Amino acid sequence: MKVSDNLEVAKDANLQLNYYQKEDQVLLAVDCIIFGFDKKDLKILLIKRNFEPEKGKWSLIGGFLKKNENLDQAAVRVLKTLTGLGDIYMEQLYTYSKVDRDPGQRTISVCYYALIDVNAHNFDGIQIDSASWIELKNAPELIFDHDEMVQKAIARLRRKAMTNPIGFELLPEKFTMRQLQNLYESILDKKLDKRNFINKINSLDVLVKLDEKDMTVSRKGAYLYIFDKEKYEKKVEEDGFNFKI
Amino acid sequence: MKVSDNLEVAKDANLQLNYYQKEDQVLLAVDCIIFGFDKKDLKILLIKRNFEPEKGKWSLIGGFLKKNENLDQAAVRVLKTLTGLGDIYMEQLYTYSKVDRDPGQRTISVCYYALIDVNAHNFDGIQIDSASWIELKNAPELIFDHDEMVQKAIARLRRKAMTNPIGFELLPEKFTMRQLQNLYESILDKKLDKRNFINKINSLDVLVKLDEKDMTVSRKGAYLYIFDKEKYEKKVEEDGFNFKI
DNA sequence: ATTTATAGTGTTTAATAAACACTTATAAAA
DNA sequence: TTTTATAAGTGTTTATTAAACACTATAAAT
Repeated sequence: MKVSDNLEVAKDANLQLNYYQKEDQVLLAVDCIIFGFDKKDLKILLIKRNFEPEKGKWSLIGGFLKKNENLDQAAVRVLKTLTGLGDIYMEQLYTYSKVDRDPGQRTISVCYYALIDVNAHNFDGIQIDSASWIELKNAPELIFDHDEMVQKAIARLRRKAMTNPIGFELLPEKFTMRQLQNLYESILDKKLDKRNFINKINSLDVLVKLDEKDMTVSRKGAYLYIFDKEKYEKKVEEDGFNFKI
Repeated sequence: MKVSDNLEVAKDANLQLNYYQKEDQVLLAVDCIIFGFDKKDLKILLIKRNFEPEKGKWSLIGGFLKKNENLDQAAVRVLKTLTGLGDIYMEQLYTYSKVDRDPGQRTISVCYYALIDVNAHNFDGIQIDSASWIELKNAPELIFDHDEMVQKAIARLRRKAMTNPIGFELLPEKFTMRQLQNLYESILDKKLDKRNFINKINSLDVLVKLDEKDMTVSRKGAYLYIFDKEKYEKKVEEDGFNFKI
């Protein structure tokens, strides 16, 4: 069949779906990789399945796209349902479509990732009691192609971290330089030089140093900072933000 | 409904799809942005629709995912059907899902982009006579959200061009330095300094200079080069290829 | 007063990027 | 055969950015 024929039938608003097209309809799942930063460690939110198939195995959270919503909305809904939280940074990652990726039925999964500050929110709204924050380094094997999804999400997060100050989303409102550096070290999975890091961050000119100190981390205490969101967004517009760590 | 309920029903291999899930099934389209490089210009392959809706308007090529194939295969099939060509570099870009993006029916579109050397292949195999190579700069308005797709594809291509020697795919086997520079200038949409460009390319050490000259471009003629694919792939493995223009 | 733990702070060197202009080879024209 | 026209080819200097490197400061606890 020529592509044009296919399009011709399918996209004519006046035609009902014919048999072949109904045949080709599929369920679209949305799976979410939820990254959380907790003081020193980068974690992901996983659930232990209490249902078949793959009962007892670990998996990402997910749901199905509904007729009346787009994928972004579906991802937000899934996250809201699980964590009770809205207003979270989310971004579409990739769409997975191996024919037998879900042995139960043909499902295509559009994968999203989210960034969240584990400590800034309480998770009373959490709906699935089998959900846990797991350190990335110790993450168990996941069902289906979820491991592949996580790997791709980490790669994306890393790239993102090299060009955008993503700390906004993963850190509490007030944070120390050490926390910010810990975040980047977690994401990039390597040690950074403290002085070079601070010099680089300061040269960006998007942080505001407060008079306040976090006295829990050391005798001396560490100054707290906040992001200057306005400056940041202005910079993004102007020069696309060239932020290389 | 809780996410877990949804998953529980949906992913049980022993259950048929229930009514609600059948309701939520959608058609998955694949749309392709096919970039071609033709001597000096970056082009995309578009078709003029000879069917409703939006008859007479320009559009990307596309088709629908079938039950027995994955998305990569669908994209390859669509490209093959249109151009008669296989073995083309393709990459998934993004999935578009606005509820009313296609006024005819609910369709989610997974977008791919391909890179191709316009001159190295003849398009006798082309199946749609309304398909044309259009210079990116002069591209007409496209149907649905296809303009958005093209914009995203250009952004991706640009990022890719900054970190990978994509010339492999877009140039003929033998090419001149000027052609390579033209390619990068087209993609990045800016003039580059000839000497700096050549210095940078040579420092990568992935080209082989031939004894042969292309005499059609000037009185003096210009030396032809080929990519050293082995060296290139070794470099990719070793240091991830840090190629910044 | 001493100890202790982490915060805070600059400079030097190396690497990379950017700016910059003249000569050369050849075919075509005179 | 000489001249002319055209794009190819070729290095150096300067500016910017990245990387390497070690000591002092502060405040709480003892």
